[in-house]
Amino acid sequence: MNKYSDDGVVAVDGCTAKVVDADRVVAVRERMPAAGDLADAADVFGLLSDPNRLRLLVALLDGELCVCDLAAVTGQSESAASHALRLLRAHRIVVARRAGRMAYYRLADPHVRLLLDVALAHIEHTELLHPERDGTT
Amino acid sequence: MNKYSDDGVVAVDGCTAKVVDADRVVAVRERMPAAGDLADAADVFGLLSDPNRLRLLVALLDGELCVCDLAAVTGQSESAASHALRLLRAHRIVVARRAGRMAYYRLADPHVRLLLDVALAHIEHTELLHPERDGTT
DNA sequence: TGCTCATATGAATAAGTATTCAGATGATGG
DNA sequence: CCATCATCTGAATACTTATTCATATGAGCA
Repeated sequence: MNKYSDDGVVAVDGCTAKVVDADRVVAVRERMPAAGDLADAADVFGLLSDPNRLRLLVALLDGELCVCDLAAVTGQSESAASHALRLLRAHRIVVARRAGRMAYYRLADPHVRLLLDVALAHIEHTELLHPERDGTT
Repeated sequence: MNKYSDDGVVAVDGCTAKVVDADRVVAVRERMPAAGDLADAADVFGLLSDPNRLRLLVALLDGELCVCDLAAVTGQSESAASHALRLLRAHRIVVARRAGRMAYYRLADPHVRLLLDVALAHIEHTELLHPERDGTT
């Protein structure tokens, strides 16, 4: 016999709600990271959720590049690239090095690098299984 | 001496643009995954970019749960949870098993599971370094 | 059959986000 | 200094996305 029985009611934020497996609900909720941490993680994923930003970050995987080269590689306007880089910079995912009027950006967040590696590995892997008809660019 | 010289101009989609390091631009662009693959990857990240969806997926990491329990664990209305689950289901990230009037959802995408593991590991890791003042829920 | 419950859906609103253009900044070279 | 160039910024528009409420579906049970 437990503190809570199945098919019961569990306190949430002082409010209550019906649940089927009360024990699991309590257990899972205990393992759940803090709201702030989850929000941060969601933010990071959000920064990776735009194809243009993703292209920028992939381009930066093997070294720094200036804004105009990044724009050329990712096929967007320099203004658009700059906006995107600003966002990434604000989140410390990328840092800029100024050299005269040029700005060289580099990937500065190891966790993001890891996520990118995982994503690229997955792309390559599924590409081997079911090759897409090529629209490489 | 190369086909392209630095500080030059490179053809992009028939159009041209100024670049600083033409060789790197060409090299990086060749490594860039196909647009469709990148869009898919961005979509996946996008699905992980909402705190409520993230909570749902984290809750499902160690086994299936019914909608009402998921709603309870993640602290959202059952309607909201159902909407979110529908999105995840549409992308095959999650699958539903029906048992009478209940619907049990489980995580069905190993790649997403991996991304979640990476994110959670990162959370725990940084939590050790600089513990946040606790707002666990 | 008719009621209740778990889940699903639709439509509407509200909130967030990308993209673009025009112009600002600040370095460089003549 | 003046003109040019790379980058940055702000503001406006157009999109996408979340959230909510009302209602639909369809199973179980009396």
